[in-house]
Amino acid sequence: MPAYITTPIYYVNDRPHIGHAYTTTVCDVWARAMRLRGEDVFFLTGTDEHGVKVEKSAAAKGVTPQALADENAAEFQRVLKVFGLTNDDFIRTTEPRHEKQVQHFVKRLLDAGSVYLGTFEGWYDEGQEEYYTETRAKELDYKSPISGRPLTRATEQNYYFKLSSFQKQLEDFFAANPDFVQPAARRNEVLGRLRDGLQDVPVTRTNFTWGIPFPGDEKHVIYVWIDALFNYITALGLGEPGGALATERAKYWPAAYHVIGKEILWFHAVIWPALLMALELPMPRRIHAHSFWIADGQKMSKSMGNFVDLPTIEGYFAKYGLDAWRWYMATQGPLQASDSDFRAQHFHETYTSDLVNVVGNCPSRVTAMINKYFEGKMPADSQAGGEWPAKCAAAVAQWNAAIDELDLVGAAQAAMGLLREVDAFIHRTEPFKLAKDPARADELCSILAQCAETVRIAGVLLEPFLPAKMAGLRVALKQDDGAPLAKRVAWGGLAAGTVLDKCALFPRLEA
RNA sequence: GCCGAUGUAGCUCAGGUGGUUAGAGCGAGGGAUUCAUAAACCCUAGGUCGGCGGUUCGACUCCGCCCAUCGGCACCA
Repeated sequence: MPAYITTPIYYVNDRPHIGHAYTTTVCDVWARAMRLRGEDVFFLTGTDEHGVKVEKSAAAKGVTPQALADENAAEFQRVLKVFGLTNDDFIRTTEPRHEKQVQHFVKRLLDAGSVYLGTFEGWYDEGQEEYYTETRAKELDYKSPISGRPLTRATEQNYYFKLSSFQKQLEDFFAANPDFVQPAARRNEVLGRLRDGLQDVPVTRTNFTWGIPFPGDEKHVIYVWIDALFNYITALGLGEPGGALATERAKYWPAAYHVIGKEILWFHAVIWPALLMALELPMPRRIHAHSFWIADGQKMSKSMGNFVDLPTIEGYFAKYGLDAWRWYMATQGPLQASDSDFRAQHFHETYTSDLVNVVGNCPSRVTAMINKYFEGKMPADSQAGGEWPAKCAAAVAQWNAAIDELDLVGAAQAAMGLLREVDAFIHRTEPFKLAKDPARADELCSILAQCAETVRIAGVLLEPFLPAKMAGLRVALKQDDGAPLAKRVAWGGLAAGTVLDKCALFPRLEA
């Protein structure tokens, strides 16, 4: 079954930071988990490269907007590699394939009567060349915050999208699909605002030129937001039915899971579905809006200078490794409705209590005993697993249910639970004491075989989170990673006699 | 300003259609043990459940007001 996972496309005017890293890492864990189940996953990320900010930044640097976009997009792509992310494509909104299709879609909206030419009137700052909302203008006492000169009343012709005409259709859609927006708190925000009523939204601008020209009226540029949203379907070639891209990728729509930050919820939960309705395209499956990282209890901001930026993140890679970073992002991050605090000490404690003490130590003690008592050879289990096959099957079921819901914490806990049970089992049965009593050798064999096999299965479930370290575990257990999940988590994958290497996956580190 | 959410142990959070001793994980302290990365295991949390007022025999759980934090308020990418 196809599945399509997307991040927002990142604005090239920014430098990569924890926000980008987080969303993309969450998507990567999810994509790897689905692939592990044998699903046909397409994972997309990319960059949003148009707009007045890019135009201005480029002018300030004395380069063309395209040159600036090229440079920053290359940086984002480089970073994806450093993070080991497994996106299947990287879309840029300045690529011809995207621009052409956006024009096609906008033309269709125009032909369908969903886009019309209208007049916008508002408070205009001549120095800044921008409009302010009534509320904002009032706050500013109708004066420019930069020059102090009075704002003027100005009008502008723009093309508008008839968002208002989709009110009923959207309400019906939300009623019929209560899980469309996740988490529930975010859905309620959307519903609340929907109740206030919808106004039409402009989809073009005329005060800058760095954008996709509006088809048939080229002094208008397609507004960046509209341009950006379409990336989700231009990457699949839906704007060129029958084209090469569509032939290969059209199957991924509408199996779309859009993972976004909460600041862009409105565009994804309301405007985007309405655009799709206007184009008579099916709705994506889900919008998941996560919250933000804060730093040491403080909101991250440029003025505070407390952004967890790329050099900081690379410092964590150097000390703890890439997998530890993924683990912290996936299990401690703000995937639900509230923000998460990023603290160095918390990172360290999570590393030690989860990865060193459990994921590292449990396989270590099991493989060490098998090496000590059986020269590393996987013992035969005369009990055929005892209670363990059922325990593992239950954990796999729990893991699958969690992955379905993008509940990364739940999926991680399902796997960790098995390892904690193995630890408890060793404590209870004391194989290290049985090893001293030759009369109980058969019992000892069963216990250690059951532990090793459960460790192997837990390791499979942890692969999406800890791909490099779990590859290391596979090597120690003489496993390969080819088979589909159902086969790999079936009891009995470790044949008796297989030589298991002692392994120590996560070194203990000083804080 | 308007709309909405949240505020429970040092930290992160569960929970209860109102009723004897308010829960988990992490951290901290102690114990026991040794297969293991001084790890796993056991015990220990005396928290005005944000504040004030109200309803009630009784509220942390209901109501009102207030305070704090967060999100949204449409062209912001």
